Amino acid sequence: MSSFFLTTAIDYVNSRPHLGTAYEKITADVIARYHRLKGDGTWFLMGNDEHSQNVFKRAQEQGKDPLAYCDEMEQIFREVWRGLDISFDDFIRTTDRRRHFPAVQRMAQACLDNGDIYEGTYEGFYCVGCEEFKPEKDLVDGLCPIHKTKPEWIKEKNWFFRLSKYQQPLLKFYEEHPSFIEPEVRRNEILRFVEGGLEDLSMSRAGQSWGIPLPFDPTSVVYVWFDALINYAAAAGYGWDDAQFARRWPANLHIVGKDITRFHCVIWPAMLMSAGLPLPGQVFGHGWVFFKGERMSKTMGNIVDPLDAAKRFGPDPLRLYLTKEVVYGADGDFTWERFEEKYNADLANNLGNLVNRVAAMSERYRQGRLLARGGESLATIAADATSAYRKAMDGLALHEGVAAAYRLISAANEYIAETQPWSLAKDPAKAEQLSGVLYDASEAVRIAAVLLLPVMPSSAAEILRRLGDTTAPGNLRFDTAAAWRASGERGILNAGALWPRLEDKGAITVSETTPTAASGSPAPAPAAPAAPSAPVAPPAPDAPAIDSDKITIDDFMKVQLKVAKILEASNVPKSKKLVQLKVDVGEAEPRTILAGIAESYQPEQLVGRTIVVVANLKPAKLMGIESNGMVLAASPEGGGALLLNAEPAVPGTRVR
RNA sequence: GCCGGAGUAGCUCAGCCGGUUAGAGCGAGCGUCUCAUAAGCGCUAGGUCGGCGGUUCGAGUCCGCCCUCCGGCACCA
Repeated sequence: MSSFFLTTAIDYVNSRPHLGTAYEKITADVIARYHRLKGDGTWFLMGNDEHSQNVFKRAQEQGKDPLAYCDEMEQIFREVWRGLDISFDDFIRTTDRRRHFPAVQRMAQACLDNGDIYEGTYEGFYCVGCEEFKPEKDLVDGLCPIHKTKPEWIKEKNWFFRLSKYQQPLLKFYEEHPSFIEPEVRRNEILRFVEGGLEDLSMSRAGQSWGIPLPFDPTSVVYVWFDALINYAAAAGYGWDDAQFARRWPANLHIVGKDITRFHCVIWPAMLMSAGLPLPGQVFGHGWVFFKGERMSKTMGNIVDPLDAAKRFGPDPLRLYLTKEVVYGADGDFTWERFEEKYNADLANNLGNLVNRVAAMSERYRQGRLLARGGESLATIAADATSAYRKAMDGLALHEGVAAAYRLISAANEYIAETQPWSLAKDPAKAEQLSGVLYDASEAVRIAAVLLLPVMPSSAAEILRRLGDTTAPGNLRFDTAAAWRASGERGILNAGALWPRLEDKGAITVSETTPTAASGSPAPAPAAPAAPSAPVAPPAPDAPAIDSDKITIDDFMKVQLKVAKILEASNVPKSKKLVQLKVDVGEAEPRTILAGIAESYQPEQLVGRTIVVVANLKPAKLMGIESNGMVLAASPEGGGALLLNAEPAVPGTRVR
């Protein structure tokens, strides 16, 4: 028996998980369950990332102790994961003092001992707004690019990780382990990034309490990225249980979003090299699941709560949709319309109906008793599907694995149409043939259910139960379970529709803006019998405290907004986003302002428009041109810009 | 701008090292069985395979240029 240790990224606990977060966990869970089915000693790790200043702030805003806040969030996360049938074996939090603290401290010490952590008196620009140091190259005209404030020059004791030292070792490692980074797109990105040279990284913060103290400098805490990555080793036992760690480490697979592959493919391996530890087998950077083609975001109000689907149908239809419809590694799209379509086609019409008709005929013609036989055409198709499935799943082509299972389901439906058991039943001379046909059909369904076990655990188990397989799903082993059974007798249970069809187009109506609100629509279908017994009823989480983000009228008045008329506009050479504007702000001389709207507007569309600008912004230089102000534009999440129209106000007019 | 990836039927996508009438699933239309959840099964879809040029006996499939989209980096004040 081989072992398989896989992880997902640990999540920030700023808000409850949305569909995108759930997608990562669901696919990882499918992989984990697949390995368990194969008989691998599987260890599936998840967790929360809590030592972030944002978390600390969010807790303060709500007047809570940060740890208490994290405790609450953990319950919310676990609730969602339970609702989606995520079968993690371990859940670690970075505030875990028993496991995570010693691991982080051990690793920091190990890196130090290896000469890869050094002290620097960080003399640098510190932006109070960001609560972080700003590299000089990120400053624009000496100002924080985000807060437009002048960062303070701070001299702080700071520890650095010698990442630069690992450029060559990393490149060598990538070369020797071509499948370390998947999919290939991500690999190419990382290769180019590392080839471009690596800089040392600050890995500590001074004078903070929210974090893990450095063993060799208790006045500093470990910076979040260094802290967070170590969770994988911490859960395995690093720093607190060497025997367990030796058994479990290294991880076979890190499942992460494509946005953080760099951390996992560059920094994390470098840290492990420094600490003298084996490197993980593979990092897989999955894509995003969009909603109606757009990135989900709170500001867009298009967050899909994964539990909205799970509450109605159980987690399985959603799990199936996400693994079958999205090419694993690429971006995908979720819409309720599509979800409903797939639900009807894949579950109600094909699999569910198939189970039903096989069970109904078995009951009617054979009182639910079927005798095994060798099988004919279907046995061959099942064998093909099984090997295609296995190959796909081993290569993390989850969508192809599911497709293979569905080929078998289709074949079974076709087989029934061809053999026409109902006709055979009319002729007593064909009794034996009828028995064989029914058995073959049931056997094909049984094998398909085995293949779908990782994707739809409870539904597949329910199908197996109806087909008379009394083995506990956890005890099934792929090699024997997915093989055609040529002997024995089985009792078939006819127990009604697993997935009732959704009849009305648009039957699923879900509030998109208030993810936790109960939908007022009549429930289109009862929850599948195979759904977990405990319906998920997430507690309403505390609304994010927005109040403390509010500013006073005085704050606002610091910003001088003025009406301006665009006199000239031209694209900035060699720039994709910048447009150079000459605007009349009611002053003696027109101003030059740069705006990042070149992707949305042609210069000629701009001339003559009356817009709103920030008039008292400090000048900044961009692409060698000085900009004296900023134009206001709506910037949708998906990109682009929409200038605010100030027609017909006169240039120079104050806006407030 | 640089570096990657992609542009194939209404939708989502397969098409390996170039080779007969370019495929699948979903949706739609038509037909049909009746065991089944008005499900299943069969047939139909006439798509300039982004555009132009080239290599070749022959190109979605290779080469060049162009257009569009996506991602990464560099300027989104």
